[in-house]
Amino acid sequence: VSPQTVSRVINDRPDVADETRRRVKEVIERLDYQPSALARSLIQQHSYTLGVVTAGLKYIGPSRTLNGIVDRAEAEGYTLLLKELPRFNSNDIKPLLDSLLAHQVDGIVWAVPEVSENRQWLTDRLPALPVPIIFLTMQPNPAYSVVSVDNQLGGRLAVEHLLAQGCRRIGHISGPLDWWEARQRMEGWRTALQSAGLLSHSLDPAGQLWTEGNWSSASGERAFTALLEKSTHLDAVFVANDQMALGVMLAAHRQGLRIPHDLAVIGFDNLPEAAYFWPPLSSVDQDHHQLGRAAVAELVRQIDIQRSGTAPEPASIVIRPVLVVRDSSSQIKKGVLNER
Amino acid sequence: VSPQTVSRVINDRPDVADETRRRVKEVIERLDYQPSALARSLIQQHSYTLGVVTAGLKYIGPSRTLNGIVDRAEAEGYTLLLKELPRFNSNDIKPLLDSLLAHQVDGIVWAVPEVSENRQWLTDRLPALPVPIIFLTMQPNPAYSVVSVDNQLGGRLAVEHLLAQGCRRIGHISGPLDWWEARQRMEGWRTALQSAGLLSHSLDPAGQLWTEGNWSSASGERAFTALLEKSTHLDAVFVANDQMALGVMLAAHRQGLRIPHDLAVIGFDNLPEAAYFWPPLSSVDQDHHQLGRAAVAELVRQIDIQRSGTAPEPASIVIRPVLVVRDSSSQIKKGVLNER
DNA sequence: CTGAAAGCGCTTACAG
DNA sequence: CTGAAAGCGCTTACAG
Repeated sequence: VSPQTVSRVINDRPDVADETRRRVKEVIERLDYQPSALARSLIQQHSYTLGVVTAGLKYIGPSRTLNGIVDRAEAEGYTLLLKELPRFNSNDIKPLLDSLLAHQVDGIVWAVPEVSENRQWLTDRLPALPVPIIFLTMQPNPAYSVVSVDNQLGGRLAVEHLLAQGCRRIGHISGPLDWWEARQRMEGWRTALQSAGLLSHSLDPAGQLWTEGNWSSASGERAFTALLEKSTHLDAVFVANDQMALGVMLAAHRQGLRIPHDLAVIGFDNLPEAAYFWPPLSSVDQDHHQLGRAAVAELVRQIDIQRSGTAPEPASIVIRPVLVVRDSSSQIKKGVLNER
Repeated sequence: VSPQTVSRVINDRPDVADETRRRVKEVIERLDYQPSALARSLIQQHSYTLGVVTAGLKYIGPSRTLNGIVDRAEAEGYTLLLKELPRFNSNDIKPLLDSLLAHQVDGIVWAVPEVSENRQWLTDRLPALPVPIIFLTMQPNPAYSVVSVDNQLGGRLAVEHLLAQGCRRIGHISGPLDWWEARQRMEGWRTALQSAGLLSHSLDPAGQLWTEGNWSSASGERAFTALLEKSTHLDAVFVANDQMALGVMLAAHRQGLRIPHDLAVIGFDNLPEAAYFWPPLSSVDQDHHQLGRAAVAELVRQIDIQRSGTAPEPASIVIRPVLVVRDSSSQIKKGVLNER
């Protein structure tokens, strides 16, 4: 039998005699033969491969996002090429991007959060990019395809809940402000306080209700100690992630503060462990897994469109976070609070 | 200029005139040309690509291991193809393996822990595998290349520390016993107790000192409650991971038990958050990142050997865990303990 | 319904 | 030092 007949059988083409097809299939089975994906990609100019660029894989957020990307990619029949940026704010993306393109990926998922100047390369490189690319976790922009969580909404949900619980002096421990996500969560905190008439100055100018952390538990502990020094009568704190909130609670325990009676605490991310912190931590849940899945779904859609000849329109997808209330912020005795 | 001259320039061959080399380089630069990795792999029969099979990417352990794999692979100049098993105990690895081989990977890292029968395929498939493969987290075996942490040692370290603190009734909450790691940690607990003459029966036959969890915090909480019901005078518990230990501590708080005075607790994994639990949790540290790096280093070594014509010898690498002591198990008032 | 020819984008001998 | 020829393992027209 000739090679192209085998090719026809493998690709389920109709123009093969049943008998031939049967015989070829039998031999394929017996030899455990499988076609070279490489040769196939080369000739078809279609690799069924997606490039994924990630950063901070040692943290749980990026891993869960990657998990969503992998799941959806396998469901769509795509194989993943994985690359990692050495630092979140790296702008040295040329070797990475070149390597992915050399492997003829059909599309790219840029699963690196927007931090300081790490989107600068976009202006230079994006116009010449031969394949669709989706960005995760950055400011939506009509020029690109972006999938993000509404972090500002998350911050608002947290603070509005605290207000409903009777809290009035609500502090904030933010992530590093060169992170877009950190700025958005802080903005949510600010707007909620302003709407309630509890933040008269436009930006808490003395910074009395706010301190900056670096996402780690250690920084949360430090930031809370600093916050207590400059701010009195604090009755609640919205912390920009669960790890820092854990550090805050440890510091509060050591100060003899009771949570939530003396101090209500809300985190962000809703780690699986948050429900087992002491006390169980209220948190804004963001679905990293869905973020990854949505990105791949949109990317594959754009690849198909591009392959059919038309240029795909950029799309922005925003995922709404949800507040999960636990002991650290509920059943506060309001009377006690009002006395203070 | 002819294609093969360009090829020579790109591959830094000596036999090109300096002037020609300069001109070619300039054009490459100007056109931002990059050779197709696909075509190259096809002709060289060497893809500089590694297949990675992982499972449970939504958990922090597998992610950190993957992080180590990625870091080392990039340092060695290899690109990664990432696949995920749908379940830890999946034995349906044929499509996965076939896909990796179709992409002509030069080697495979099997970063899936040994769970129930998920190594059965080895006997059938391994002999015919055309590329080296390294297994992570399984029982070392002279027939394969394996990189593992010494989980049994970890269990012993934890229990010996508790004994040194004066604890005598030391319980264990294990992971699911179809996991090799769970069995090893339990075995470490048992041998340490036996050496101290504190476990007369070979296996705590009534199971009075032991309960099985499923790694989650929720299961830790349940398991501890069950353990308290059947076992009195418990003064310490060695828990097979930090998440379950968190659940144990929550249940202990709710029962009014003081940690470590009434109950000492030690976990396993040493999550970054463990130092900020309440109280800060003692834990056996296993370096997932190093596990991943070591696996890739060994794999690349074997690829080079195979390429030079000889068949590589299987190698077993064992990484020693380290106990990190924190408040949850230290400065126990021995007098108080002895009274009970 | 089946096979001979050409080509995807490279690299490896082999000539000159 | 440089180029013409052959081939990696496939698929896509084109003949028959």
